[in-house]
Amino acid sequence: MGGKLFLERELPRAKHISGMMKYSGQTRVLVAVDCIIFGFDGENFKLLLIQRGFAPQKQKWSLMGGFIQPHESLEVGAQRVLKQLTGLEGVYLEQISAFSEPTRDPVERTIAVPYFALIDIQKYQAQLSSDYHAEWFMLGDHPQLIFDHEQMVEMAKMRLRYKAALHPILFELLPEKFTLPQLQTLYEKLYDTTFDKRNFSRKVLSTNLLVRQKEKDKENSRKGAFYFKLDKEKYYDNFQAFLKFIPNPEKFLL
Amino acid sequence: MGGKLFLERELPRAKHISGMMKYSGQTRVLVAVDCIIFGFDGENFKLLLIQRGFAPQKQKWSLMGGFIQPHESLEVGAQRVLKQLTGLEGVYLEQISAFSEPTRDPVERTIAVPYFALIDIQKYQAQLSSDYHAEWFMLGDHPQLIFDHEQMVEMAKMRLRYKAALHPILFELLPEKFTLPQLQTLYEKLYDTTFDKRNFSRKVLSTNLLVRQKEKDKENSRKGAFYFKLDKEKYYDNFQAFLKFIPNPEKFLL
DNA sequence: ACAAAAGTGTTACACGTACACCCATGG
DNA sequence: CCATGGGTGTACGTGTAACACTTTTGT
Repeated sequence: MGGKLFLERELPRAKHISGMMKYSGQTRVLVAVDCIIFGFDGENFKLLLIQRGFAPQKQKWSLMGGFIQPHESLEVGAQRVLKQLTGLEGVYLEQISAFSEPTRDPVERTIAVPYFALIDIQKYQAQLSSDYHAEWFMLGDHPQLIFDHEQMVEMAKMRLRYKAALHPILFELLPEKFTLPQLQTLYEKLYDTTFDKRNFSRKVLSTNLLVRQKEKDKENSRKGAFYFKLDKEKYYDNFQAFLKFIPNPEKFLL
Repeated sequence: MGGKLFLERELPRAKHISGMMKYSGQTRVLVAVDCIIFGFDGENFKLLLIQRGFAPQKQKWSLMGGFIQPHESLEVGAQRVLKQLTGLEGVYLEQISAFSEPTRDPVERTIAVPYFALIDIQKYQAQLSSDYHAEWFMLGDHPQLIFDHEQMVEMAKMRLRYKAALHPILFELLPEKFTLPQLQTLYEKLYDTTFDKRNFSRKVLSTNLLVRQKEKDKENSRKGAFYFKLDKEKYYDNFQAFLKFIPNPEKFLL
């Protein structure tokens, strides 16, 4: 907000109204945060949905969301909503473009600010389906959603593809220790393709973000696959990227 | 909006209130769009600012903005605001992350959704400084701005750098006909560096987005520099990008 | 003829990609 | 001992970056 521009009759003023300063003559609207919660079960991308608890569309499947409260920012609101459903804090969250069609909520005008969240599905398992009728669905094979939530999911998926091609964020979906084959499967599912494992491991390891552990995961093979952990230091420092149009883009971005 | 989650006492319901359906018990807030308007004068990046016409902070410099109106989306609101100030329509606009600190506007809670705009500074010259006390300032050498507008400018600049490294959007800042040296200066200013002109021209021309004209620009040299125009067809088709983490990223993004 | 900017080509290196075989283990 | 998935190395081609000289023309 700021130096607003209006038709004459709309020129706002800061006025005292019942003791508080307000801008006059303007319409106030509800603002909601909706969370597109992604998980990965080792096999497929998952989406956490809930059954809406109030009218309209009660019982229909929907994204987890909430109206923004008087003393919280959108970011805080999204974290609150996410904690209420999953019990998790400090989750990776990224805001995507607001949805603001005037009639998108039939009850009352509501502007939605969606966030996509990447969570380690294992950390969640515990309180699944307790209070909020929440369920994981396969991404792309989930029930119909209310309002424009389907578009939000689609937009979130595109943004995730985009972002993950440039930044190492998919680790947020994996447990602390993971194997290279797991990581590769994750990338392959997101981009719906397959990669050469030799090239994949070379490229991933060349980032120096991964530290090999002594133990192996023997769940999926006789030989066992080495576990890796993220080097947190480097991870937080190296959120920059790899580009093309600019000679050495890493130098410039973020 | 959507499947919201609330404390018991906050559980919303859709109710009839003076004949209209409303969600009960929720707080409504003002929503503003603010435009970070970028231009390029051939030499430097410019920022279009106005002097705020109403209290508080009347007369202080600020971004052009406006409150969202009942029947318009954010996108439409941003285009409206932009047209009011510049007279331009169909401008390149991109939403950036919302600003929602509860106290960011001292008068009343307002959530701001900023858009950055790229305009051809020449198309604008005409109605400059008429109604709205607007002025172009050098980016990075402009007066102090109200509220959190400075942060918005900073964020917009970062996003522009990011986006322009991947997508050919800087053409939006140039007139219909422009020369390669002009284009190169544009990139050099944005990234605050210099590029090798041979490599730059090869890379730019290899996109096949530019069509060389017969005429030359003789303003800046004896020899003259060929004008180029954008191939609009290809431009609209080729908004995709160039990446690194994924083998052939262009295939996957957007 | 000279100054000032535009235009152009080649080479070296790094990176990305394709590709095939051996290893370790549990049953 | 064999089936299964894990792990590794090389050769080739493409693309990127570094680099210097010639062209044009107004004064």
